[in-house]
Amino acid sequence: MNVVNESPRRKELTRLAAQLFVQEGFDRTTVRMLAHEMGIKSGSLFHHFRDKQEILAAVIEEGTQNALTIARRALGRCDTTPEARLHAMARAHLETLLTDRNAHVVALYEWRRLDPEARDHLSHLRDAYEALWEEVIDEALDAGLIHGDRFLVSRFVMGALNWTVRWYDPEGPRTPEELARELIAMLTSPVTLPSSASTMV
Amino acid sequence: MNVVNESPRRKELTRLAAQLFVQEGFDRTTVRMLAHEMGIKSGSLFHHFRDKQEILAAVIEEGTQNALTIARRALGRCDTTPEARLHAMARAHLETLLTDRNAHVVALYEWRRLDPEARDHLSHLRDAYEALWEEVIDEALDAGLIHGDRFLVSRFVMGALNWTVRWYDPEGPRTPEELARELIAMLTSPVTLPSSASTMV
DNA sequence: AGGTCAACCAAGCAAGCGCTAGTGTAAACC
DNA sequence: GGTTTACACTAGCGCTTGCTTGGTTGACCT
Repeated sequence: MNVVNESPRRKELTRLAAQLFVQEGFDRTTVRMLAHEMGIKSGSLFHHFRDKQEILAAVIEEGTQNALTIARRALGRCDTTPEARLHAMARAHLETLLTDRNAHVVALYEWRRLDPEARDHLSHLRDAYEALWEEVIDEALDAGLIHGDRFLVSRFVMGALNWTVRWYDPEGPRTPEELARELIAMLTSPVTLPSSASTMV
Repeated sequence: MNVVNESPRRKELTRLAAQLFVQEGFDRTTVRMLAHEMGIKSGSLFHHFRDKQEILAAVIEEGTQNALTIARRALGRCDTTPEARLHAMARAHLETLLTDRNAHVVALYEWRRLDPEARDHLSHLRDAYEALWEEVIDEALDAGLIHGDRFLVSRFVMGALNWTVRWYDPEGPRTPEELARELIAMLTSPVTLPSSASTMV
């Protein structure tokens, strides 16, 4: 039982587990199903992970880590105006749905299945991500780009964005870029957006 | 096995089941746990429900039915202006979280555990509720109260509202009335809201 | 050639699962 | 007064669950 390392094999197994967790839900996914999907027997699975819980934690950690990386990179390379930063964050958020959708769905839906230790560890990661959002929203509020109660606005925005995993179709006509623009347009008053694309196909 | 009737006993059992499903999740909630919570033995449970699935369906049906009733009543007694109707819907939505929170959390999180027949039946109920929302949003769009793509706006709004089950505290300082006002204020441009309460405690 | 080690397997244990069968009982009905 | 009905019980069947145990394999190092 090596358990803790970050072998490439383990990463691949984590990716497969995320897919199954989304299809079936964590509780309905048996270790036998996981092993089968990975092309090994159920006993061998416990060579890579201490227990089923650890697989769940690995899936969520991977996804959140990636989201954090992508968001930071997006903020690093965009303009410094509040509107550009807001847009960059929204777009980055939606782009992770393209690349790491399974992991994010698991993080949103199966969070409560984590045991207390794992939840504690991972909530720090998630808090770091949400802190990025609140920073950007604060800037937009200060600049008068959007208006309202700080706490409520960030909750509403996070809700609108996180809800996208339930309906957004990456194969569909809308790009993350377009979705992000539309969300920002909805939040900001029309006069501050000279190039509003209010009707799109 | 009477199974299908709508006895008051069954309603009470459904309410208790909703609570357990929220605490533990549907899959982790055993029929023995349900029976214990209801003060009976596990065998007796199947006198009231055909199987575990039917309990889940009953919980979700009850919650959605109530939401629909409350929303319709709210629309029936408010002003006919688009803004008033938008506000009434948002407030009604948040008020059901006070009265039927458990059922709604179950509906949002355990929907996929329903078998195909139940899902088909209940999706009609849910569609009826969402149709109310889209109607009200359409009116607001036509009146120029909010702006943007019809499909996206309604998804974003539903997301912001449904996400409230994850953070809204009925014991906290904010009333559903205040939350609804703040959401509408965020969506509509500030010039169209003469009495804007942008900073509240 | 001998040793190390990650990766895998076969077999199975103890516990728990949803659900059924058959029975008891008190109130309601004809 | 006999029958029906609603509701509860006991006992347990057949199956699946997460996880353990003890052992094998083959690539790599010295």
